[in-house]
Amino acid sequence: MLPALLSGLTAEMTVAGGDRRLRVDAERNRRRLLDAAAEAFASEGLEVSIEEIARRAEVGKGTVFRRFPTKEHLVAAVVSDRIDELVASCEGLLDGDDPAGAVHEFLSVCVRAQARDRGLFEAVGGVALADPEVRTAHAQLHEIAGRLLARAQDEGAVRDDVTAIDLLCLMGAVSYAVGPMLSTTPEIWRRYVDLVFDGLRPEGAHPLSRQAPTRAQIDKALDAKVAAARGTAECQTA
Amino acid sequence: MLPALLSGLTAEMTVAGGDRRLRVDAERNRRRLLDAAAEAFASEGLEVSIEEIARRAEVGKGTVFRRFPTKEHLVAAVVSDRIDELVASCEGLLDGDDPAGAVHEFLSVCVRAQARDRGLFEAVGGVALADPEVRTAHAQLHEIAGRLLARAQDEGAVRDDVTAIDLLCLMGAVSYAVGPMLSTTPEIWRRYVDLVFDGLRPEGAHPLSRQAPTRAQIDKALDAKVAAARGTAECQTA
DNA sequence: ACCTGAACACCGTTCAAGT
DNA sequence: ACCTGAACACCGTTCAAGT
Repeated sequence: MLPALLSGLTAEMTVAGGDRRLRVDAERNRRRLLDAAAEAFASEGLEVSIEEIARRAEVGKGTVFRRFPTKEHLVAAVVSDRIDELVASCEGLLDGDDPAGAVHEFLSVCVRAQARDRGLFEAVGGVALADPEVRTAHAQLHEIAGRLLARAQDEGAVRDDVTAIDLLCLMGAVSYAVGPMLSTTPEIWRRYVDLVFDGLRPEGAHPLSRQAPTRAQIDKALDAKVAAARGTAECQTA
Repeated sequence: MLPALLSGLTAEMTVAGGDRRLRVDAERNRRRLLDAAAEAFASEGLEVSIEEIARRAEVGKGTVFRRFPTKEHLVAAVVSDRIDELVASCEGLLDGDDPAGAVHEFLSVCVRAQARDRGLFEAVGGVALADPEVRTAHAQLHEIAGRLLARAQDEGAVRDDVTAIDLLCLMGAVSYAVGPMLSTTPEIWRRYVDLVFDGLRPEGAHPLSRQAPTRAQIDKALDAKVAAARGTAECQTA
Protein backbone atom coordinates (compact mmCIF):
# COMPACT_ATOMS: atom_id res chain seq x y z
CA MET A 1 0.00 0.00 0.00
CA LEU A 2 2.68 2.45 0.96
CA PRO A 3 4.85 1.94 -2.15
CA ALA A 4 1.84 2.58 -4.34
CA LEU A 5 1.07 5.80 -2.53
CA LEU A 6 4.68 6.92 -2.77
CA SER A 7 4.82 6.19 -6.46
CA GLY A 8 1.69 8.26 -6.87
CA LEU A 9 3.28 11.18 -5.06
CA THR A 10 6.48 10.88 -7.03
CA ALA A 11 4.44 10.97 -10.18
CA GLU A 12 2.75 14.15 -9.08
CA MET A 13 6.13 15.78 -8.49
CA THR A 14 7.36 14.68 -11.87
CA VAL A 15 4.42 15.93 -13.86
CA ALA A 16 4.93 19.55 -14.90
CA GLY A 17 2.40 22.16 -13.90
CA GLY A 18 0.89 20.24 -10.98
CA ASP A 19 -1.79 18.06 -12.59
CA ARG A 20 -4.23 16.22 -10.41
CA ARG A 21 -2.84 13.08 -8.83
CA LEU A 22 -3.71 10.03 -10.87
CA ARG A 23 -4.86 6.72 -9.55
CA VAL A 24 -1.95 4.30 -9.24
CA ASP A 25 -2.99 2.13 -12.19
CA ALA A 26 -3.64 5.21 -14.30
CA GLU A 27 -0.24 6.63 -13.56
CA ARG A 28 1.36 3.31 -14.43
CA ASN A 29 -0.50 3.24 -17.75
CA ARG A 30 0.52 6.82 -18.46
CA ARG A 31 4.20 5.94 -18.00
CA ARG A 32 3.92 2.83 -20.15
CA LEU A 33 2.23 4.86 -22.86
CA LEU A 34 4.84 7.59 -22.80
CA ASP A 35 7.63 5.01 -22.92
CA ALA A 36 6.03 3.03 -25.72
CA ALA A 37 5.24 6.19 -27.68
CA ALA A 38 8.75 7.60 -27.22
CA GLU A 39 10.27 4.41 -28.57
CA ALA A 40 7.83 4.06 -31.45
CA PHE A 41 8.03 7.71 -32.51
CA ALA A 42 11.82 7.69 -32.34
CA SER A 43 12.25 4.70 -34.61
CA GLU A 44 9.18 4.80 -36.85
CA GLY A 45 8.23 8.47 -36.86
CA LEU A 46 4.98 10.12 -35.84
CA GLU A 47 2.81 8.12 -38.22
CA VAL A 48 2.75 5.03 -36.02
CA SER A 49 -0.85 4.33 -35.17
CA ILE A 50 -2.31 4.87 -31.74
CA GLU A 51 -3.41 1.25 -31.83
CA GLU A 52 0.20 0.15 -32.31
CA ILE A 53 1.33 2.27 -29.36
CA ALA A 54 -1.50 0.97 -27.22
CA ARG A 55 -0.48 -2.58 -28.14
CA ARG A 56 3.16 -1.94 -27.21
CA ALA A 57 2.07 -0.38 -23.92
CA GLU A 58 -0.34 -3.27 -23.33
CA VAL A 59 -3.36 -1.04 -22.76
CA GLY A 60 -6.60 -0.56 -24.63
CA LYS A 61 -6.89 1.96 -27.42
CA GLY A 62 -9.38 4.02 -25.45
CA THR A 63 -6.96 4.42 -22.57
CA VAL A 64 -4.66 6.46 -24.77
CA PHE A 65 -7.39 8.99 -25.45
CA ARG A 66 -8.44 9.09 -21.83
CA ARG A 67 -4.96 10.32 -20.87
CA PHE A 68 -4.10 12.31 -24.00
CA PRO A 69 -7.15 13.94 -25.58
CA THR A 70 -5.59 13.70 -29.02
CA LYS A 71 -2.64 12.10 -30.72
CA GLU A 72 -1.04 15.53 -30.98
CA HIS A 73 -1.10 15.81 -27.19
CA LEU A 74 0.71 12.50 -26.85
CA VAL A 75 3.28 13.61 -29.40
CA ALA A 76 3.72 16.91 -27.58
CA ALA A 77 4.21 15.18 -24.22
CA VAL A 78 6.92 12.94 -25.64
CA VAL A 79 8.58 15.66 -27.67
CA SER A 80 8.70 18.28 -24.96
CA ASP A 81 10.64 15.77 -22.85
CA ARG A 82 13.09 15.27 -25.71
CA ILE A 83 13.58 19.02 -26.16
CA ASP A 84 14.08 19.44 -22.43
CA GLU A 85 16.88 16.89 -22.65
CA LEU A 86 18.35 18.82 -25.53
CA VAL A 87 18.22 22.04 -23.55
CA ALA A 88 19.92 20.32 -20.63
CA SER A 89 22.77 19.01 -22.76
CA CYS A 90 23.26 22.37 -24.48
CA GLU A 91 23.39 24.45 -21.32
CA GLY A 92 26.87 23.14 -20.59
CA LEU A 93 28.13 24.71 -23.80
CA LEU A 94 27.76 28.15 -22.24
CA ASP A 95 30.62 27.46 -19.85
CA GLY A 96 33.38 26.59 -22.34
CA ASP A 97 36.06 28.95 -23.59
CA ASP A 98 35.64 28.38 -27.34
CA PRO A 99 32.58 30.40 -28.37
CA ALA A 100 32.73 29.53 -32.07
CA GLY A 101 33.26 25.86 -31.27
CA ALA A 102 30.29 26.01 -28.91
CA VAL A 103 28.00 27.25 -31.69
CA HIS A 104 29.23 24.44 -33.90
CA GLU A 105 28.69 21.96 -31.11
CA PHE A 106 25.21 23.34 -30.45
CA LEU A 107 24.26 22.63 -34.03
CA SER A 108 25.85 19.20 -33.80
CA VAL A 109 24.05 18.20 -30.63
CA CYS A 110 20.67 19.31 -31.94
CA VAL A 111 21.07 17.77 -35.38
CA ARG A 112 22.37 14.50 -34.00
CA ALA A 113 19.39 14.28 -31.67
CA GLN A 114 17.04 14.72 -34.62
CA ALA A 115 19.01 12.27 -36.73
CA ARG A 116 18.56 9.65 -34.02
CA ASP A 117 14.94 10.41 -33.23
CA ARG A 118 12.69 10.60 -36.25
CA GLY A 119 9.71 11.67 -34.21
CA LEU A 120 11.62 14.54 -32.67
CA PHE A 121 12.61 15.76 -36.10
CA GLU A 122 9.10 15.51 -37.53
CA ALA A 123 7.56 17.16 -34.51
CA VAL A 124 9.74 20.26 -34.20
CA GLY A 125 9.21 21.02 -37.88
CA GLY A 126 5.48 20.48 -37.58
CA VAL A 127 2.39 21.30 -35.64
CA ALA A 128 3.78 19.97 -32.34
CA LEU A 129 4.91 23.54 -31.77
CA ALA A 130 1.26 24.39 -31.17
CA ASP A 131 1.58 22.79 -27.75
CA PRO A 132 2.47 25.27 -24.97
CA GLU A 133 4.96 22.94 -23.27
CA VAL A 134 6.74 22.29 -26.52
CA ARG A 135 6.84 26.00 -27.24
CA THR A 136 8.28 26.71 -23.82
CA ALA A 137 11.00 24.11 -24.28
CA HIS A 138 11.67 25.43 -27.76
CA ALA A 139 11.91 28.98 -26.43
CA GLN A 140 14.56 27.81 -23.96
CA LEU A 141 16.54 26.33 -26.82
CA HIS A 142 16.12 29.63 -28.64
CA GLU A 143 17.50 31.48 -25.65
CA ILE A 144 20.55 29.25 -25.39
CA ALA A 145 21.16 29.66 -29.10
CA GLY A 146 21.03 33.41 -28.64
CA ARG A 147 23.56 33.42 -25.80
CA LEU A 148 25.96 31.10 -27.63
CA LEU A 149 25.68 33.19 -30.75
CA ALA A 150 26.24 36.50 -28.94
CA ARG A 151 29.45 35.21 -27.35
CA ALA A 152 30.79 34.02 -30.70
CA GLN A 153 29.84 37.26 -32.40
CA ASP A 154 31.50 39.35 -29.67
CA GLU A 155 34.69 37.50 -30.42
CA GLY A 156 34.26 38.06 -34.15
CA ALA A 157 34.13 34.32 -34.76
CA VAL A 158 30.64 34.38 -36.26
CA ARG A 159 29.22 36.99 -38.63
CA ASP A 160 27.15 39.71 -37.03
CA ASP A 161 24.12 39.57 -39.31
CA VAL A 162 22.78 36.19 -38.24
CA THR A 163 20.36 35.58 -35.38
CA ALA A 164 19.41 32.76 -33.05
CA ILE A 165 16.38 32.12 -35.24
CA ASP A 166 18.70 31.61 -38.19
CA LEU A 167 20.59 29.07 -36.12
CA LEU A 168 17.41 27.16 -35.29
CA CYS A 169 16.26 27.26 -38.89
CA LEU A 170 19.57 25.99 -40.18
CA MET A 171 19.54 23.20 -37.64
CA GLY A 172 16.19 22.06 -38.96
CA ALA A 173 17.38 22.49 -42.52
CA VAL A 174 20.36 20.20 -42.00
CA SER A 175 18.26 17.63 -40.17
CA TYR A 176 15.87 17.54 -43.07
CA ALA A 177 18.56 17.28 -45.73
CA VAL A 178 20.31 14.31 -44.14
CA GLY A 179 17.17 12.37 -43.30
CA PRO A 180 17.12 10.14 -46.38
CA MET A 181 20.84 9.37 -46.08
CA LEU A 182 20.91 8.29 -42.46
CA SER A 183 20.21 4.66 -43.23
CA THR A 184 23.36 4.29 -45.33
CA THR A 185 25.65 6.96 -43.84
CA PRO A 186 24.49 7.71 -40.30
CA GLU A 187 27.18 10.30 -39.58
CA ILE A 188 26.69 12.32 -42.77
CA TRP A 189 24.98 15.11 -40.84
CA ARG A 190 28.44 16.21 -39.66
CA ARG A 191 29.32 17.22 -43.20
CA TYR A 192 26.36 19.52 -43.53
CA VAL A 193 26.78 21.01 -40.08
CA ASP A 194 30.34 21.86 -41.12
CA LEU A 195 29.23 23.28 -44.44
CA VAL A 196 26.46 25.40 -42.98
CA PHE A 197 28.69 26.56 -40.17
CA ASP A 198 31.26 27.78 -42.68
CA GLY A 199 28.49 30.02 -43.99
CA LEU A 200 28.26 31.59 -40.54
CA ARG A 201 31.93 32.58 -40.49
CA PRO A 202 32.80 36.23 -41.14
CA GLU A 203 35.42 35.38 -43.78
CA GLY A 204 33.05 34.53 -46.61
CA ALA A 205 30.17 36.70 -45.43
CA HIS A 206 28.33 38.75 -48.04
CA PRO A 207 25.31 40.96 -47.40
CA LEU A 208 22.08 39.02 -46.97
CA SER A 209 19.29 40.16 -49.24
CA ARG A 210 16.54 39.83 -46.62
CA GLN A 211 16.30 40.69 -42.95
CA ALA A 212 16.16 37.96 -40.35
CA PRO A 213 12.66 36.83 -39.46
CA THR A 214 11.48 38.06 -36.07
CA ARG A 215 10.14 35.91 -33.28
CA ALA A 216 6.74 37.55 -33.80
CA GLN A 217 6.72 36.63 -37.48
CA ILE A 218 7.65 33.05 -36.72
CA ASP A 219 4.98 32.75 -34.04
CA LYS A 220 2.39 34.30 -36.33
CA ALA A 221 3.31 31.91 -39.12
CA LEU A 222 3.15 28.95 -36.73
CA ASP A 223 -0.25 30.08 -35.45
CA ALA A 224 -1.48 30.35 -39.02
CA LYS A 225 -0.14 26.91 -39.80
CA VAL A 226 -1.81 25.42 -36.75
CA ALA A 227 -5.05 27.21 -37.53
CA ALA A 228 -4.94 25.88 -41.08
CA ALA A 229 -4.35 22.34 -39.83
CA ARG A 230 -7.21 22.74 -37.37
CA GLY A 231 -9.36 24.23 -40.11
CA THR A 232 -9.03 21.32 -42.50
CA ALA A 233 -9.49 18.91 -39.60
CA GLU A 234 -12.74 20.64 -38.69
CA CYS A 235 -13.87 20.62 -42.29
CA GLN A 236 -13.30 16.89 -42.34
CA THR A 237 -15.27 16.21 -39.18
CA ALA A 238 -18.00 18.71 -40.09
CA MET B 1 -14.61 13.62 -85.87
CA LEU B 2 -11.29 14.83 -87.18
CA PRO B 3 -10.52 17.18 -84.27
CA ALA B 4 -11.12 14.37 -81.83
CA LEU B 5 -8.75 12.09 -83.69
CA LEU B 6 -6.12 14.80 -83.86
CA SER B 7 -6.37 15.53 -80.17
CA GLY B 8 -5.94 11.83 -79.53
CA LEU B 9 -2.78 11.76 -81.64
CA THR B 10 -1.41 14.87 -79.98
CA ALA B 11 -1.99 13.25 -76.65
CA GLU B 12 -0.04 10.19 -77.69
CA MET B 13 2.90 12.37 -78.74
CA THR B 14 2.77 14.26 -75.50
CA VAL B 15 2.75 11.24 -73.22
CA ALA B 16 6.29 10.13 -72.45
CA GLY B 17 7.37 6.59 -73.31
CA GLY B 18 4.67 5.95 -75.94
CA ASP B 19 1.69 4.75 -73.91
CA ARG B 20 -1.29 3.29 -75.71
CA ARG B 21 -3.59 5.87 -77.28
CA LEU B 22 -6.45 6.70 -74.95
CA ARG B 23 -10.06 7.11 -75.95
CA VAL B 24 -10.94 10.78 -76.39
CA ASP B 25 -13.03 11.05 -73.22
CA ALA B 26 -10.36 9.21 -71.26
CA GLU B 27 -7.64 11.54 -72.47
CA ARG B 28 -9.79 14.54 -71.56
CA ASN B 29 -10.33 13.15 -68.06
CA ARG B 30 -6.63 12.46 -67.71
CA ARG B 31 -5.82 16.09 -68.49
CA ARG B 32 -8.48 17.41 -66.12
CA LEU B 33 -7.15 15.17 -63.38
CA LEU B 34 -3.54 16.25 -63.91
CA ASP B 35 -4.57 19.91 -63.91
CA ALA B 36 -6.77 19.57 -60.85
CA ALA B 37 -4.11 17.58 -59.02
CA ALA B 38 -1.34 20.02 -59.94
CA GLU B 39 -3.35 22.91 -58.57
CA ALA B 40 -4.44 21.09 -55.43
CA PHE B 41 -1.00 19.69 -54.63
CA ALA B 42 0.65 23.06 -55.21
CA SER B 43 -1.58 24.95 -52.81
CA GLU B 44 -2.61 22.33 -50.26
CA GLY B 45 0.22 19.81 -50.39
CA LEU B 46 0.15 16.11 -51.13
CA GLU B 47 -2.33 15.25 -48.42
CA VAL B 48 -5.35 16.45 -50.40
CA SER B 49 -7.66 13.51 -50.78
CA ILE B 50 -8.21 11.73 -54.07
CA GLU B 51 -11.90 12.42 -53.63
CA GLU B 52 -11.21 16.16 -53.48
CA ILE B 53 -9.14 16.00 -56.66
CA ALA B 54 -11.79 13.94 -58.40
CA ARG B 55 -14.38 16.51 -57.37
CA ARG B 56 -12.29 19.40 -58.71
CA ALA B 57 -11.74 17.49 -61.97
CA GLU B 58 -15.45 16.61 -62.10
CA VAL B 59 -14.87 12.89 -62.49
CA GLY B 60 -15.70 9.92 -60.31
CA LYS B 61 -13.29 8.70 -57.67
CA GLY B 62 -12.80 5.42 -59.49
CA THR B 63 -11.66 7.19 -62.65
CA VAL B 64 -8.59 8.45 -60.83
CA PHE B 65 -7.47 4.92 -60.03
CA ARG B 66 -8.26 3.71 -63.52
CA ARG B 67 -5.72 6.17 -64.92
CA PHE B 68 -3.22 6.24 -62.04
CA PRO B 69 -2.97 2.89 -60.26
CA THR B 70 -2.11 4.62 -57.01
CA LYS B 71 -2.04 8.09 -55.51
CA GLU B 72 1.75 7.97 -55.67
CA HIS B 73 1.57 7.54 -59.43
CA LEU B 74 -0.60 10.62 -59.75
CA VAL B 75 1.80 12.58 -57.58
CA ALA B 76 4.73 11.35 -59.65
CA ALA B 77 3.05 12.35 -62.91
CA VAL B 78 2.43 15.86 -61.65
CA VAL B 79 5.79 16.25 -59.99
CA SER B 80 7.89 14.99 -62.88
CA ASP B 81 6.29 17.71 -65.01
CA ARG B 82 7.25 20.30 -62.41
CA ILE B 83 10.85 19.07 -62.25
CA ASP B 84 11.04 19.08 -66.04
CA GLU B 85 10.03 22.74 -65.97
CA LEU B 86 12.71 23.37 -63.39
CA VAL B 87 15.30 21.66 -65.57
CA ALA B 88 14.23 23.76 -68.53
CA SER B 89 14.56 27.02 -66.64
CA CYS B 90 17.94 26.04 -65.20
CA GLU B 91 19.52 25.03 -68.49
CA GLY B 92 19.80 28.67 -69.51
CA LEU B 93 22.11 29.28 -66.56
CA LEU B 94 24.83 27.29 -68.29
CA ASP B 95 25.23 29.99 -70.93
CA GLY B 96 25.95 33.01 -68.74
CA ASP B 97 29.38 34.39 -67.91
CA ASP B 98 29.09 34.53 -64.11
CA PRO B 99 29.63 30.96 -62.89
CA ALA B 100 29.32 31.76 -59.20
CA GLY B 101 26.22 33.82 -59.81
CA ALA B 102 24.77 30.97 -61.82
CA VAL B 103 25.15 28.55 -58.91
CA HIS B 104 23.46 31.07 -56.65
CA GLU B 105 20.71 31.52 -59.21
CA PHE B 106 20.31 27.76 -59.58
CA LEU B 107 19.66 27.47 -55.85
CA SER B 108 17.29 30.43 -56.03
CA VAL B 109 15.24 29.06 -58.91
CA CYS B 110 14.86 25.65 -57.31
CA VAL B 111 14.06 26.93 -53.85
CA ARG B 112 11.58 29.47 -55.16
CA ALA B 113 9.80 26.75 -57.11
CA GLN B 114 9.48 24.68 -53.96
CA ALA B 115 8.40 27.69 -51.93
CA ARG B 116 5.57 28.28 -54.39
CA ASP B 117 4.55 24.66 -54.83
CA ARG B 118 4.05 22.78 -51.61
CA GLY B 119 3.45 19.50 -53.38
CA LEU B 120 6.70 19.80 -55.30
CA PHE B 121 8.59 20.35 -52.09
CA GLU B 122 6.96 17.44 -50.26
CA ALA B 123 7.42 15.12 -53.21
CA VAL B 124 11.11 15.63 -53.94
CA GLY B 125 11.94 15.06 -50.29
CA GLY B 126 9.77 11.98 -50.15
CA VAL B 127 8.88 8.74 -51.79
CA ALA B 128 7.99 10.34 -55.14
CA LEU B 129 11.61 9.69 -56.04
CA ALA B 130 10.68 6.03 -56.32
CA ASP B 131 9.04 6.79 -59.64
CA PRO B 132 11.33 6.28 -62.65
CA GLU B 133 10.19 9.44 -64.46
CA VAL B 134 10.75 11.54 -61.38
CA ARG B 135 14.18 9.99 -60.94
CA THR B 136 15.08 10.73 -64.53
CA ALA B 137 14.02 14.35 -64.19
CA HIS B 138 15.86 14.58 -60.90
CA ALA B 139 18.98 13.11 -62.49
CA GLN B 140 18.85 15.83 -65.14
CA LEU B 141 18.72 18.45 -62.42
CA HIS B 142 21.67 16.70 -60.80
CA GLU B 143 23.63 16.89 -64.03
CA ILE B 144 22.96 20.60 -64.48
CA ALA B 145 23.99 21.20 -60.88
CA GLY B 146 27.22 19.35 -61.58
CA ARG B 147 28.04 21.40 -64.66
CA LEU B 148 27.25 24.71 -62.97
CA LEU B 149 29.31 23.73 -59.97
CA ALA B 150 32.31 22.62 -62.05
CA ARG B 151 32.42 25.93 -63.89
CA ALA B 152 32.32 27.89 -60.63
CA GLN B 153 34.95 25.69 -59.06
CA ASP B 154 37.26 26.04 -62.08
CA GLU B 155 37.12 29.76 -61.56
CA GLY B 156 37.84 29.38 -57.85
CA ALA B 157 34.52 31.00 -57.00
CA VAL B 158 33.17 27.96 -55.14
CA ARG B 159 35.11 25.68 -52.78
CA ASP B 160 36.44 22.49 -54.33
CA ASP B 161 35.23 20.02 -51.74
CA VAL B 162 31.49 20.30 -52.44
CA THR B 163 29.57 18.23 -54.97
CA ALA B 164 26.38 18.50 -56.99
CA ILE B 165 24.70 16.25 -54.45
CA ASP B 166 25.61 18.74 -51.74
CA LEU B 167 23.96 21.43 -53.83
CA LEU B 168 20.75 19.42 -54.19
CA CYS B 169 20.71 18.58 -50.49
CA LEU B 170 21.21 22.19 -49.48
CA MET B 171 18.44 23.27 -51.81
CA GLY B 172 16.07 20.88 -50.06
CA ALA B 173 17.38 21.99 -46.70
CA VAL B 174 16.62 25.64 -47.37
CA SER B 175 13.19 24.82 -48.79
CA TYR B 176 12.37 22.93 -45.63
CA ALA B 177 13.62 25.62 -43.29
CA VAL B 178 11.60 28.41 -44.86
CA GLY B 179 8.38 26.43 -45.21
CA PRO B 180 6.70 27.59 -42.02
CA MET B 181 7.65 31.23 -42.66
CA LEU B 182 6.32 31.56 -46.19
CA SER B 183 2.85 32.64 -45.12
CA THR B 184 4.17 35.74 -43.35
CA THR B 185 7.40 36.46 -45.25
CA PRO B 186 7.16 34.86 -48.68
CA GLU B 187 10.59 36.02 -49.86
CA ILE B 188 12.50 34.90 -46.78
CA TRP B 189 14.01 31.99 -48.69
CA ARG B 190 16.41 34.47 -50.31
CA ARG B 191 18.09 35.05 -46.97
CA TYR B 192 18.85 31.38 -46.47
CA VAL B 193 19.99 30.86 -50.03
CA ASP B 194 22.44 33.71 -49.45
CA LEU B 195 23.56 32.30 -46.13
CA VAL B 196 24.06 28.78 -47.41
CA PHE B 197 25.77 30.04 -50.53
CA ASP B 198 28.28 31.94 -48.40
CA GLY B 199 29.19 28.55 -46.94
CA LEU B 200 30.11 27.41 -50.45
CA ARG B 201 32.62 30.22 -50.97
CA PRO B 202 36.31 29.38 -50.65
CA GLU B 203 37.00 32.27 -48.26
CA GLY B 204 35.50 30.73 -45.15
CA ALA B 205 36.02 27.11 -46.15
CA HIS B 206 37.29 24.72 -43.48
CA PRO B 207 37.85 20.99 -43.95
CA LEU B 208 34.63 18.96 -43.90
CA SER B 209 34.65 16.13 -41.41
CA ARG B 210 32.86 13.66 -43.71
CA GLN B 211 33.12 12.81 -47.37
CA ALA B 212 30.35 13.73 -49.76
CA PRO B 213 27.68 11.08 -50.18
CA THR B 214 27.88 9.26 -53.50
CA ARG B 215 25.07 8.84 -55.97
CA ALA B 216 25.08 5.12 -55.20
CA GLN B 217 24.65 5.76 -51.49
CA ILE B 218 21.79 8.15 -52.11
CA ASP B 219 20.04 5.73 -54.43
CA LYS B 220 20.51 2.89 -52.00
CA ALA B 221 19.11 4.98 -49.16
CA LEU B 222 16.15 6.00 -51.31
CA ASP B 223 15.50 2.39 -52.28
CA ALA B 224 15.60 1.41 -48.62
CA LYS B 225 13.20 4.20 -47.77
CA VAL B 226 10.80 3.20 -50.52
CA ALA B 227 11.04 -0.46 -49.50
CA ALA B 228 10.29 0.49 -45.91
CA ALA B 229 7.27 2.52 -46.97
CA ARG B 230 6.08 -0.34 -49.16
CA GLY B 231 6.76 -2.76 -46.32
CA THR B 232 4.56 -1.02 -43.78
CA ALA B 233 1.91 -0.50 -46.45
CA GLU B 234 1.91 -4.23 -47.17
CA CYS B 235 1.73 -5.02 -43.48
CA GLN B 236 -1.33 -2.83 -43.26
CA THR B 237 -3.10 -4.45 -46.17
CA ALA B 238 -1.99 -7.96 -45.18
C1' DA C 1 -12.04 7.04 -11.61
C1' DC C 2 -10.52 4.43 -14.91
C1' DC C 3 -10.44 0.62 -18.63
C1' DT C 4 -12.07 -1.24 -22.80
C1' DG C 5 -13.56 -2.50 -27.39
C1' DA C 6 -17.28 -1.64 -30.43
C1' DA C 7 -18.88 2.20 -33.37
C1' DC C 8 -18.11 6.40 -36.38
C1' DA C 9 -16.07 9.39 -39.94
C1' DC C 10 -12.32 9.70 -43.02
C1' DC C 11 -9.07 8.07 -46.64
C1' DG C 12 -6.81 5.09 -50.23
C1' DT C 13 -8.04 1.31 -53.01
C1' DT C 14 -10.98 -2.35 -55.32
C1' DC C 15 -14.63 -3.93 -58.04
C1' DA C 16 -19.27 -5.12 -59.82
C1' DA C 17 -22.52 -2.94 -62.47
C1' DG C 18 -23.35 0.16 -65.87
C1' DT C 19 -22.40 3.03 -70.82
C1' DA D 1 -12.79 0.74 -73.11
C1' DC D 2 -14.09 3.50 -69.89
C1' DC D 3 -17.02 5.59 -65.95
C1' DT D 4 -18.97 5.29 -61.50
C1' DG D 5 -20.25 4.86 -56.71
C1' DA D 6 -20.83 1.36 -53.32
C1' DA D 7 -17.83 -1.62 -50.50
C1' DC D 8 -13.43 -2.68 -47.88
C1' DA D 9 -9.49 -1.99 -44.77
C1' DC D 10 -7.18 1.38 -42.14
C1' DC D 11 -6.76 5.26 -38.82
C1' DG D 12 -7.99 8.85 -35.30
C1' DT D 13 -11.59 9.69 -32.13
C1' DT D 14 -15.90 8.92 -29.28
C1' DC D 15 -18.64 6.62 -26.07
C1' DA D 16 -21.61 3.18 -23.74
C1' DA D 17 -20.85 -0.53 -20.90
C1' DG D 18 -18.14 -2.46 -17.65
C1' DT D 19 -14.66 -2.64 -13.04
